Amino acid sequence: MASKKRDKYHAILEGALKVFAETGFHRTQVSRIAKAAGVADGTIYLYFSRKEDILIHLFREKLGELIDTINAAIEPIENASEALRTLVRIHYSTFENNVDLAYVTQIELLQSDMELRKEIGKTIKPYFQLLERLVVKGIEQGLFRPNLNVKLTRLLLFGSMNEVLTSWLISGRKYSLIEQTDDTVDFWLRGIQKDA
Amino acid sequence: MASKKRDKYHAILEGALKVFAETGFHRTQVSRIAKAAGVADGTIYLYFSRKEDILIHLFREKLGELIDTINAAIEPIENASEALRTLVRIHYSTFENNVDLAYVTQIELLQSDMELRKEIGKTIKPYFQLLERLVVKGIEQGLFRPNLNVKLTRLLLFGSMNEVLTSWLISGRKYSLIEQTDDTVDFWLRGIQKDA
Amino acid sequence: MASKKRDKYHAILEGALKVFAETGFHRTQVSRIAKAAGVADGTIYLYFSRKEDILIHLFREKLGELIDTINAAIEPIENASEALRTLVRIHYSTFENNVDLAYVTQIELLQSDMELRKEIGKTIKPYFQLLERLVVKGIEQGLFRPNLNVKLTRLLLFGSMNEVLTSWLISGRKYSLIEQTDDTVDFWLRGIQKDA
Amino acid sequence: MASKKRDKYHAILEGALKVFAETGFHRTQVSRIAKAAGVADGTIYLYFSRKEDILIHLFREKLGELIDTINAAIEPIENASEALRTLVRIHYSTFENNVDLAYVTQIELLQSDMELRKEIGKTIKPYFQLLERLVVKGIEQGLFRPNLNVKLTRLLLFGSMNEVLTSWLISGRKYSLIEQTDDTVDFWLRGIQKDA
DNA sequence: TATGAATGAGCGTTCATTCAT
DNA sequence: AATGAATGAACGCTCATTCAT
Repeated sequence: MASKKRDKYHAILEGALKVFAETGFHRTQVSRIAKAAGVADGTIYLYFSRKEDILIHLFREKLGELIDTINAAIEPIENASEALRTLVRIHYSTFENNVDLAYVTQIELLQSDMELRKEIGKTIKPYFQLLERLVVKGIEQGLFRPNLNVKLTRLLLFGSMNEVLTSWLISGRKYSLIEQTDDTVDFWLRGIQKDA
Repeated sequence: MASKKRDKYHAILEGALKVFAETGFHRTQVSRIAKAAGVADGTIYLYFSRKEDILIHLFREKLGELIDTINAAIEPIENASEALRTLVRIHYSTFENNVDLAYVTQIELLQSDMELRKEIGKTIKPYFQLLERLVVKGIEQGLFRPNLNVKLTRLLLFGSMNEVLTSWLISGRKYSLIEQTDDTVDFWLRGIQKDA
Repeated sequence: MASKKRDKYHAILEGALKVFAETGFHRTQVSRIAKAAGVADGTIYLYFSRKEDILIHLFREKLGELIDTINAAIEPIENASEALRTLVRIHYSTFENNVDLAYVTQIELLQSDMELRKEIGKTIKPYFQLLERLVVKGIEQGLFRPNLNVKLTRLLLFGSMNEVLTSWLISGRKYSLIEQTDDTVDFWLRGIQKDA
Repeated sequence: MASKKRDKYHAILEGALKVFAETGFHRTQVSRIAKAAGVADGTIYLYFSRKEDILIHLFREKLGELIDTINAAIEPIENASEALRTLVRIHYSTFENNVDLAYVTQIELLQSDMELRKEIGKTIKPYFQLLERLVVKGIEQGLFRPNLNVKLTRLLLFGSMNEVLTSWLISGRKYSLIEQTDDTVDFWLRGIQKDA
């Protein structure tokens, strides 16, 4: 029973991911999500309070998975620089392998109402904290400059990586995203490394 | 009077900037723009073909000014690194001094339909070209690494700067944006500079 | 319930008939039809694709009934002349007893866009065919002139009957329409009868 | 000066005739009439009080000409039957030679609001009186049945002729309208002639 | 739980008409 | 008389959400 409930919940989320990617959040009708999920329109409101709520849960679910994956991969890695490299690799490969998710997060989610964005902010916070922790760790390891503004550095890192992803999407995914990993990380590390 | 005609055009643009910043593009009613501009609803359609057209023109106008300003300031600067620093400073100060514009460009514009986004892409292209030109110049001057992927570098630079701006906005502008210039540029330059 | 569904469909049609007759098609707001039908505005679009669609269905439904009634009444009548008399009698009495319908068909329907008119043309065709069949039958029975142009004759018959109806409406229905039956049919029959 | 004033008045009327025939009254924008007439939008309102007024004047002008032409042609004709034949011939040929006018009178004019229709009724009255006078004359000449209901007869005659014209238009004018004259008049005369 | 018919608020856009020049 | 920029009322239709079954 509980699993059945979960079933519909996830079916709606997956249906939404698909149609959001196709049509965009604003232009997607709730009835199209229902159809894609194989449920009735009204059923959606048994699991989500409003249309935006679907987007929030979708983001929470998917970003949660990404963060978990990265955390698991990074844990055994001592070196902060190497950890950052792993983070970028997983980030790029996740989205290269799930284009629908990439569209929704880059084109629809990061591009929503201030209100919605704040809600999403809560979800992405663990990602930011992860990044900040790695920066701090690198400083402590004597790898990165000790006078780095940690919060600003996190913004610079995340923003640059994010722009590469968005540009790859918008330009039609004509090249391999994951192959941009090394250049991205080189730029990052040079930008924050301690002077020789 | 040609000037009078221009007057209404700009009045509508300024009115739109204000209400878009307040309410967001999608939630803004055309009648509210009209009221803010001091014209009748129908008048708007003498100058713009549809609601989205206002956003496109607004972006074109404002981004055009920003690019012109940067270009003028950069022209006499020989050194590519210094030019980049000037670019960031003007970028940050422009938006810090025009919060409405910052909201519209960061929260509404970069966050719109793929269709609209493509239209906007045309406008932002000169900015991207400017960035790329400075990177190439720096390479030629022996300042930046010669093996830089110029396009990817542009993405990394623009994305990181942009995230700093967006975060500043979302967090409620509790600190000075322009003061982030040096840290931003330091990160940039270290990231792309030639090894000593 | 299928019957319930039918209920709303017909309620909307009857509501539309009433307000179209009062206000005219173009000047009728969809919300007024909804109110007259006792449904919400949006409900109308569950049964009809657009405002014009209501008019088309209304015409189809009502004209279909009229043709059915006439066909049923005529079937047992051998003599083509008598059949024509019955046709006119039913035509006049139907509209005299349903003034709203008369208004809509004469003032609104026959008086619409070419586009709409073509759609309506499909519906009225069976009526025209019925008339033509009676003319042919009369010729075969030796009652009507054998050299009649059947299609032209149908136009002459229909046009004259129709003008009597329209004039009766416009002049304010100050006399009995059904009492015009004999004079109308006399004119018809003399016009098409075989010379003695 | 007076002629110049008349010039614009007629230019507007001719422009309106053209665009009404093309687009239909309801769908025609006043600005399109202005363009077709070579005047400014506002100028139209110096000559006509509202859009409908143009239609009324157009009808008045053109129908007046038709009636004048028919009257002039009929005057020397003694025999009422022959006069009716002439009337139909001129009616048909006028519209066959001026398709725009035919469209506007048949598809747009006769198909307008009750209100507008009443206004138009005043204009068409002389035509109806002309028809009625010819019927009376035929009775007096011993050609037509003395017990004819003159008003009803006029409706039957006008309605049948009119339907032939309308049908010719709607069907795409694939045959000669004027060649329908004799069949039309034969039907008429047989319908109203005195028994031998 | 699940359904899906029903709801009705909400809005971009058109265009006949006005009026300052 | 003539212009045409400006006006603003008017409305068909959509679609997120509700609720009776």
